[in-house]
Amino acid sequence: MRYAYNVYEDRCPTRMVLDRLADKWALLILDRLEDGPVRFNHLRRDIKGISQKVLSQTLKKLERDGLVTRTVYPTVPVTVEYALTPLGRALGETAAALTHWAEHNMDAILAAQAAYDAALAER
Amino acid sequence: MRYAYNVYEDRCPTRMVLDRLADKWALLILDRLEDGPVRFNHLRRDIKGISQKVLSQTLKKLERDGLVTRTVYPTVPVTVEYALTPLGRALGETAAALTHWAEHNMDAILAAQAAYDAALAER
DNA sequence: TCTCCTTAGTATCTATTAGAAACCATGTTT
DNA sequence: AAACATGGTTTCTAATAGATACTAAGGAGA
Repeated sequence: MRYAYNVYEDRCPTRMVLDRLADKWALLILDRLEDGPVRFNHLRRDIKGISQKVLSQTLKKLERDGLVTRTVYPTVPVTVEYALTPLGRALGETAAALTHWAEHNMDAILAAQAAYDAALAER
Repeated sequence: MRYAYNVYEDRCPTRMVLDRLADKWALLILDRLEDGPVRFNHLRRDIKGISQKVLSQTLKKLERDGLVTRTVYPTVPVTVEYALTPLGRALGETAAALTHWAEHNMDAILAAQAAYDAALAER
């Protein structure tokens, strides 16, 4: 074992983290924050399809994990800015790798799915 | 836009893929298969805490996406071997990056969580 | 003034899913 | 005959995801 933790172990704290990061919305948020701070409703509009509740919940979890910061500006109406911490920035790159991999290899996956479904239907 | 797909768009097929990959169990399976083919029950024993149902379902999805192959050997009892495809191998590296990041940065995250919870309790 | 718009959320309800546990078929070993 | 191995499927329940509606505080327009 190279680290003090082992993600294959049940009850290892890394499992909690993996569970948190292995979340579509969390990855999209981390990815989106890579270019700098973004406000709540801006995130909501950019990440198409996310609901306010889920965005709020996910940001809260990411903040608790020390991956994003939440800064409130006493403007009217109040604006709240979310930004990556150094820890979050490191992870954001990995998140970006995943999302970009999906964009890049989409055609191959769609082809594989079509082939799989065709083989199933033929049997 | 650098690719034909954009993961920020609702209804973009990459969203389906991201949803698939943003799954704790899928990432652990891809990670575990990096060193070569592994049998069903072997996976089940190595990835602590996964149920047979979820393992079976997740493998089926990964196979449909063209990320793993399923090979049946007519031994008694039958053995079934799962392996990464070239496409899956590329993704496995990213999956490994995520799981290893979790193992490596666990202490920082636990500290952040403790600080967050302490600040909450104090308010 | 009254209504609508913005901000950033919370509350509530339902439909889907995740997970636990039991079951299945086939065949070998004890 | 009973127990164990293989690789699953079935069933049930508890937790979660997502949609929708609501909140509060203030600015702008009619």
